[in-house]
Amino acid sequence: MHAPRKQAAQPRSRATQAAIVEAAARILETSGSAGLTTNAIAARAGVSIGSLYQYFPNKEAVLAALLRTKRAELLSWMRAAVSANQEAPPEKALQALLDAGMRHQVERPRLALEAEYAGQQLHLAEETAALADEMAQLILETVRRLQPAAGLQEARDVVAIAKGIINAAALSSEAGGPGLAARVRRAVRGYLREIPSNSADSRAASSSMP
Amino acid sequence: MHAPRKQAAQPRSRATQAAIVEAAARILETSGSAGLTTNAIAARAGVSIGSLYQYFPNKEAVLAALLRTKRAELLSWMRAAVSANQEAPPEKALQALLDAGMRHQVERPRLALEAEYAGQQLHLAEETAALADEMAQLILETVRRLQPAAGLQEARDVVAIAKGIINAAALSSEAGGPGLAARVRRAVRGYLREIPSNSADSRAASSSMP
DNA sequence: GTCTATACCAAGATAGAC
DNA sequence: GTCTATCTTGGTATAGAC
Repeated sequence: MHAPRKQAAQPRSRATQAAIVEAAARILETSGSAGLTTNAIAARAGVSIGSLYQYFPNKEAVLAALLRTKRAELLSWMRAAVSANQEAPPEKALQALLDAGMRHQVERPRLALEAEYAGQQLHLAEETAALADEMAQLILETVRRLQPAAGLQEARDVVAIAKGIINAAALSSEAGGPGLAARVRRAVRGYLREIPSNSADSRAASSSMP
Repeated sequence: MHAPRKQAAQPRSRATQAAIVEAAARILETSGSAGLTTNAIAARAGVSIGSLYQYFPNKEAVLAALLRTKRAELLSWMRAAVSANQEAPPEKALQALLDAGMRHQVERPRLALEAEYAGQQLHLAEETAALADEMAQLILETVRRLQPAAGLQEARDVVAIAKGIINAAALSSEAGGPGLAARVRRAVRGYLREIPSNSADSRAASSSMP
């Protein structure tokens, strides 16, 4: 389910598929999920409705493909940030991670918002949970260098805090400049500093492999 | 636009209207905005589709009424929290405010999420901005007692941080127990502590009436 | 493999009986 | 004032021509 109809070995098919997915993204940005109709997607992509259904079995599959693309992109940015800062001071490593997240939300803020919501109606719960876990693990690595008492829950909270501030900015159509970045950094730093050394979630983290 | 068709002076009309709005809320909770159809609302409310249109000019009006109800509720809780803690120590006052917000999101987490999103498609930008402002002002009063350097932007960030953590909890269907409350408190405290005394947003706050 | 035309259906909204 | 029946629209998906 939610899988492309065929795996597009040919470069031309691949391009058409990508055009359809990108068209869906553009529509989400301009009209929200209400405007995301198969007709609109096909029109924006410059193909006919029939062609769309040659590549995707239904509307949900297009949306799922879009989500997977964006998520893979974010994850790869975050991984790059971590491995580029293995030797760097932890403050710099954390900053790089936050920058990756900001970049994701700030480049296309409306899309990030709409895609996240639209994804809820899709039955992608497992994938979503897996992504959240992977992100949390990635962040935990870095965060522990700053605050050894941090656990998985704290890592997830760091994501939630950053998302909260960035989403609020997007909703009030505030630009994502250095001011926003500074506030996110302050929020995360402050939170990490408040973690008690006997955090309940350090236990949760170490018991994650029973 | 988005106004009820008549103002229901009669108590029976008032009750019917409320039933329709509550039905919409229940549908949002169980099926999300995709399931929010006029037919479904009428059926849940135990009235016919014709009756629904007697009270509301269209679907959006029902949703708008729901949003206004929930927002008014939250705002009144927050106001109560502030005035009940005028004399209390600032830590307690802040806690009461956070509790009000938590109560709003935790009692009906899915509803809070769905309503917030669905409201975006409604042309209620002015009301939404006004609400955000009022909430920020309310919080600023209390926050300034803890951190005099705080400005409007910081007050808004406090809301965003709390929302971020609570929403993430709701999305992973985590219960809203004391653990969650503690994490929100830590995040907010930590953020407030990080505010530099020459914050750019203290300026923004004082220049809000030019 | 891509198009046009269309079948089918669900949802919003209204008309008119009672 | 509330109901049932219905009109209308627009969106998903398919069939069949080229």
